[in-house]
Amino acid sequence: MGKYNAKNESSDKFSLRGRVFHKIRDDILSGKYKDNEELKEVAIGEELGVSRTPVREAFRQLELEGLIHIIPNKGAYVTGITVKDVKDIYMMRSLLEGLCAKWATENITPEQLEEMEENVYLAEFHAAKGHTPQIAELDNRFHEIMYEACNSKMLEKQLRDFHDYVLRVRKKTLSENKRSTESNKEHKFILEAIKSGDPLKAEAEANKHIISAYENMVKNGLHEAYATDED
Amino acid sequence: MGKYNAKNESSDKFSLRGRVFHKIRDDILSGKYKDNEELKEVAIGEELGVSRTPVREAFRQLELEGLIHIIPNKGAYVTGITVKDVKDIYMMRSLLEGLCAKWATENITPEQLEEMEENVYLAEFHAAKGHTPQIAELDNRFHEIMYEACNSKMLEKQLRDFHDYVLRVRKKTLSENKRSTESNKEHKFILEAIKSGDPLKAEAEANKHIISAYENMVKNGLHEAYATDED
DNA sequence: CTCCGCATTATTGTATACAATTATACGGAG
DNA sequence: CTCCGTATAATTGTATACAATAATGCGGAG
Repeated sequence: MGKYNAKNESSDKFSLRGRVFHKIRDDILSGKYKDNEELKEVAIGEELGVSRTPVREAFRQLELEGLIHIIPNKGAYVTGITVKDVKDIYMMRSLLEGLCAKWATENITPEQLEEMEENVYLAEFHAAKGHTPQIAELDNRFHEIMYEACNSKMLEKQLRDFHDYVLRVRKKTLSENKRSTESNKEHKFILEAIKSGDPLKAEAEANKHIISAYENMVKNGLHEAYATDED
Repeated sequence: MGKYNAKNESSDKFSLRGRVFHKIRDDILSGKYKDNEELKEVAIGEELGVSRTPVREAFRQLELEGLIHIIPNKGAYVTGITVKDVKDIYMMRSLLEGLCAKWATENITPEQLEEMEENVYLAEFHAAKGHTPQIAELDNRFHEIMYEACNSKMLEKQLRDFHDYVLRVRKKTLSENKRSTESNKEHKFILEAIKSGDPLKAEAEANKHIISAYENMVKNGLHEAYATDED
């Protein structure tokens, strides 16, 4: 369904480089590495049982993702991620998901529309039954469909990046409370707007959806997960 | 003035890896490498007189930037950039520059505000005299100031990425016609809104500014520079 | 002639070796 | 005791060597 192979690029969880990349990334996002801590190639290589080569390649990617910054001939230092960073990403994402919904309204295919309807319908069912993992999966998939439907490679990539970025935070919060039913109701609003061919309505609904997802998250203890705040 | 060293990360134009990275990137954006063309590590290494190591590291970064995609154990293939991609980026950037202007209104320091006023004033002077390079530099700087003033590391990074991405396109179009005076007028509008503490006005003006920059660009022959379009 | 299978080649993935740069420690001058 | 310079060590940058995987081509069976 997606234009190229699968999900995000560099999702190569099986190559050494991919494993190193994801490992360090998780360790930064989970707070194992503190802000401004220096990452040494050999140390991490030994810890994971690999040589410096894959570690270095992973470093280069992490730098581009903004999670570390590299000073040439000197070292790699973690940039970390604060509570404010997460908030800012949600605000940026809100705008772009709105744009995505707008474009999706104008470009969605019948097949995508059908999958979206099915998605919302199924989510309603699982929400009633309290099937947490299915709900999370459907929630992800709803947004994926929109990303594909907007017909913009650039926007799709950007939103996937954001989505990946906040995924681990969201995973903890969505579920286990009744946010899931609310969330799905908002999905339904977006879907209705798309179906009725109202791009501006779709945009506004998608905007609201992300904002309320964020607000729900802060209510449910974002601060505990990310204690490295600074403001 | 920026929080960390200088401009964008990986701007290490002098290391081998940095040179390879920028070279390939330019070659893709300038159209030297066609869509879906395979990039071979040894070939590029030999062309630039370096070994495979820096080439591979550059590849990993280019993949994350979305300019190539790597199939494990197979090869690296250029993704290219179409006219539609450029348009989409401008639309995304329009929204985020708006957000940036909004936040800048609420967070700008007196020093930044002063530099902004000076910038607009100077640009007016150079525009009248037709000093093209100074105008381009001031235009860049105006946006840089806003990025710094919005007080969001994440948004700043994102906008810098976008800005870098479209820079070579913009460089050709801005200048040489009277867009520069128009552009500076729009900068002035944004500045006025920020000064008067009206975030929504600033947002709207910044939105319009990017859109009109884009519209000007298409009028002045974007299509010739990017003949690899597909729609 | 076509298609399958195996050997060969090419290409990427990883590890290691060497070079260049930067940090550290030690010793002497003042 | 402090400061400076130099020698040493630690760390990153690059090149090369080796391993694993995928593409290519050839030859024979049918």
